[in-house]
This record gives sequence, structure tokens and C-alpha cells, in this order.
Amino acid sequence: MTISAAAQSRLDDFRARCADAGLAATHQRLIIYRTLVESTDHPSPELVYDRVRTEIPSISQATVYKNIRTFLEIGLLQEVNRLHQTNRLDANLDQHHHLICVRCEKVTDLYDDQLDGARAHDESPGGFQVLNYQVEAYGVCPDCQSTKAASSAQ
Amino acid sequence: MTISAAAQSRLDDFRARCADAGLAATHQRLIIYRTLVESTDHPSPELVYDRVRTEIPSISQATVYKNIRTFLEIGLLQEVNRLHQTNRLDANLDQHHHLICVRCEKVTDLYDDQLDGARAHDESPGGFQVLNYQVEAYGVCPDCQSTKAASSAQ
DNA sequence: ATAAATGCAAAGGATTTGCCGTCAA
DNA sequence: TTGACGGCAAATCCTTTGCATTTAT
Repeated sequence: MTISAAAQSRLDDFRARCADAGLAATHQRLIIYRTLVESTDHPSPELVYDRVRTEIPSISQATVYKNIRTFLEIGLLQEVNRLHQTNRLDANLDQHHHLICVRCEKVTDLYDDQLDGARAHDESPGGFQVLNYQVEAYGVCPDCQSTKAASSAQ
Repeated sequence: MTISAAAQSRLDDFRARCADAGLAATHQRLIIYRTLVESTDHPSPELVYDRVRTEIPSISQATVYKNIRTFLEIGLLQEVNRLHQTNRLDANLDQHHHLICVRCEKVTDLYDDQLDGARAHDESPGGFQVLNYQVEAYGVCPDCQSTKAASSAQ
């Protein structure tokens, strides 16, 4: 059994999910989504564009970007790093983790020795020589909990 | 005891660390670094610029950006998200973690139920309502392990 | 003295936007 | 048919770069 089992089932749902979200199932949209599902290497938007162009040479970059954003908005797609849009700096070099508010993108240091002990079962997962583990806890910060709206606080 | 104890000790080291790295201890550099140390809110470069300007109104954005880069290069500073420069997409919505190569920035999915169980000791750390925990394992991928140079593979 | 750092302005790269023609429902 | 979508080009935002002047060592 290859990756295509899971991939196929996700594709099967694609039209249904578009319908649910009120999105038209266009050819471009389908190819972009299929490309994403088949790309297990966590590609950049630019790389997705390159790959999609092998199937639809005339597609525009804007269409790829717009659809990626749409997929993110309806939760069909994630970013490896939810803080991608702006760089966030940290002069604290001590071992620690982060609490990240999914609404306002506030980041708070999280000290927790239970998390410090996080380790993969495999000592060298995927052949990686792991240097350190860092935990990101996504959630809703106190300020945003008291706000009904889905927008920001800070 | 306030935050200033740790902050002060880091500041005390600043000139020494500059000397070690062969960097001049300029006024601008000191203020930028002090601002970073005193900013526990993981600011964006732009926000750092704003804060530094309250002390040195004439400082240029380029100086702030250059010094941030310098600090990152000598390991005096970290980014919350090491993949910030390019967005990285993930259509895999199943619970999983990531192996991130610090050399070539390759990202690999990591399935591990031991990591799935990562939880802070405090159920609601910092008052956050945590939705999910995700572990990022930073390390060196197999390809880069066989490469001596500090550059990339992929 | 001299190599490095600052400040300015321009360049660069990634992403978004506006608008018009086209397509899915 | 009609509102949504694709394609194109321009705009925007963030970050880097080149260069002349100033500064630290």
C-alpha cells in the first residue's frame, strides 16, 4: 500500500468539500489541491506553482497563491509554520517552548520540564540526527478568550 | 527579582560576545540587542525598529535588519520559526510532527505516539486554552550528514 | 590608520490586489 | 444566466544590498 490510498481518499472528498465551502470545483483548483496532497515534502508556494505548471503550463502564479490561501482558510491545508507572515525574534536562548495564539498570533514562552523531556520513540527518526526538540502549543490566549470575534487582540 | 536579573547578565556579556565574534560594540548594536533582550513578546523586526527608534530616533531600518541578521548568525538570537523565509505547506491534516533539517531546511513528517502525548504539566499554561501540541525536531537530515560543508543539499 | 558599521536609497523577492474576460453550477 | 474564478499586471510588504560617510579599535 502506497501513499495513494490516503491521498486518493482525500481527493475523493475534494468535490464534496468544495461544495460544502461553496467553492467551484475548477480544473485549476483540483490540480493545485492534488499537487499539494501528492507533495509530501512541504513545498513552498513557488514550488507548488512549478509543479502545477507541468500539468497546466498556462496557469498563473496568482491563481496558485489565491487557492493556497483559500485552502488555508477553509482548513484543507496547513502551514508548517503558522507565524510565517512575519518573522518573530527570540533573544531567550534557554530551553523553552512556545504558546502561540491562533487568533492574535501572540507568542508566549512556555517553561515546562515535562515538555523538555519530549523525545521521539526512535532515537534517530527518519535518519535525522536530532539536535533538539521544541514544542509549539497552539491555542487561544486569555485576551482572545474574552473576545467573541475571530479577529485579533494583542 | 524582576526580569532584569537575567537580562542584565546577558547585557554584561554583550561586549565580550561582540569581541569574541569580532564585532564592534557600537551604540546602535547595543541598543538593538538590549531591546531584543527586554522584549519578551517575540517581536517582529519592524516592532524592534519601532522600539529602538524611541531611543535612537535617527537609526535606520537597514541597521536594525543587518544587526538582527548578524545576531542570528552568531547565535545570539533565534527565530521562533526557523522556516520563516519561505512558507511551507502541508496538506496532511493527520496528527503528526516535523523533522526540520537546520542545514537544508528539508521538512519531514514525523509520526510518533510518544510525541503525540506531549502535554504541559499545567493544563492551561499561561491561561491559554491549548488546542494542540506540535513538536518540531531540529536536526541534520541524512543527506546533510554525509556532507561536510555547512551549506545545503536537498 | 583601517576595517567595519551606519544611514540612505534603491533593488529584490514573495505575496496580494484590481480588473476584465471566462467558466462552473 | 450569473456569481465566482482565472489570468495578467501592477502594487504592496518585508528584507537585502550598494555605496558614501562615520565610528570603533
